[in-house]
Amino acid sequence: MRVLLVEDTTGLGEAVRDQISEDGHAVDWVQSLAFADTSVKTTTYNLILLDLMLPDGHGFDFLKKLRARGDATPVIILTARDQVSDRIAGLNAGADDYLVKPFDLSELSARVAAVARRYRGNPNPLVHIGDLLVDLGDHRISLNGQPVELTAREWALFEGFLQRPGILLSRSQLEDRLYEFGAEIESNTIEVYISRLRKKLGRDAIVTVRGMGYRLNSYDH
Amino acid sequence: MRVLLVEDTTGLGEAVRDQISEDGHAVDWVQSLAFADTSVKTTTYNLILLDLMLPDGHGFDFLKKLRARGDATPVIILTARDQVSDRIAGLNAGADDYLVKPFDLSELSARVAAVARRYRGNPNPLVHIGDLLVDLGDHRISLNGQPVELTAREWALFEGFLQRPGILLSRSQLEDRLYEFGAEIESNTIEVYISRLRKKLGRDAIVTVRGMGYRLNSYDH
DNA sequence: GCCGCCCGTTCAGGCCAGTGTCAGGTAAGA
DNA sequence: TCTTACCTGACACTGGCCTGAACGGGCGGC
Repeated sequence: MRVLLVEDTTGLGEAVRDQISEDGHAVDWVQSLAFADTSVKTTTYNLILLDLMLPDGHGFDFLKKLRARGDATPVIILTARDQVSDRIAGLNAGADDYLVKPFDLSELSARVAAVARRYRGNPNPLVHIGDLLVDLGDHRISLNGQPVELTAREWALFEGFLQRPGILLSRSQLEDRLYEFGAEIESNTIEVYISRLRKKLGRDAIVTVRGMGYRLNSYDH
Repeated sequence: MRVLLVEDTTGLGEAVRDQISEDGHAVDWVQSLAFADTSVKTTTYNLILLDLMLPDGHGFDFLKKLRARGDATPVIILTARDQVSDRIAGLNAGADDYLVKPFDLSELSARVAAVARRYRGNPNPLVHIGDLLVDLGDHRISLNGQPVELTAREWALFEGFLQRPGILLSRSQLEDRLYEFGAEIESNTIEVYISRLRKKLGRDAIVTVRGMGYRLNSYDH
């Protein structure tokens, strides 16, 4: 598993990192919400360990933004406070579990293992592409947190672009995704679908390469 | 896979080289940034293992230059330091993963295998020609890291030169790339396209051989 | 069945980037 | 010097591309 640890206390951070690492998981340790934000946008994690009191804000804000974007990565909150109200607020904000400091490292291991067990096998791969967040497993897309509904044909086309951001797909390659291999099509169906995808995913999501085809724009729009 | 190992410590370098080699990958081992630079310009790698502290500079500089050129080859950083700030800086500079020394060779294998898995299937061939970086599959070109857009006709011409850098192409050979074989053309279309290519790819990218034709300049401009 | 809705497809009109041509200027060679 | 080959800015035209709209089939609800 790949775990993101968001924790600004040096000693505790090291201890947690070492423990998780010893349990056989890859750990990325960041010490502020800003870095956490960058990390989740560039990497896909199976678990996030989130401290609440951080130098540049409250963990809840990060968590809410994460969920608002449609990111369902499990989150375990680490906090010194054992206020019942805080626990409720945390779970309401979208946390999956809770650890109250000081906690035993073996308890940490147990909770992480629980998440690992729950998500083993098929953690739906989430892909960030610019402003888009794509769940390859159940064909769900959100644009800046707003869920986007694609029809079957639209998804079939869009999926082709996901193989690698920026990949160039020719018209015939796109047609092969919609129809029998090699089917000749003379109408402008592809153009119409590209147009509809742009309307749903953002005008700049797909770039036209005149005379050659189309490519997904991998940068923020 | 073809792996470039940039590491100046003899013992570690040998160990890593042997391990990767044992895993069934081809390894090129260089011990300085200068050699690394030459290597990536002449060969296309699937993975680069990059030490940070090197005799002739810091690995980050190499990494940044690589990315600035538009080269997306996956890079795993090897370093003795386990500073979070370094890891963040590394990932920000464009690294894909991180290994902190001393690391277990089995962990190295695992990370390399992960990269192999992630990138299997669609390694578009990248070609370096002087300051140009060309992605043959996606028809993408960057000049000193700046992406360059070519039209269909421009690409068709340029592609001819790529088959062998430095090869001399006559006017009629170039015409055959744009039109039906043998089509007679009396205007100066070729000259115009050469001019347009030069404007986009650099004045010295294409050399005129008076009375004979043109050839691509394979050296830095 | 009949209706309503959604999706896939086609069509038509408008727009604009790409293309090819020319003309005047520049560089190379004798 | 002159001649020839090459360079390049400018411009009109064309065909590729975009998209609103309409058509028709499939499917579920009643």
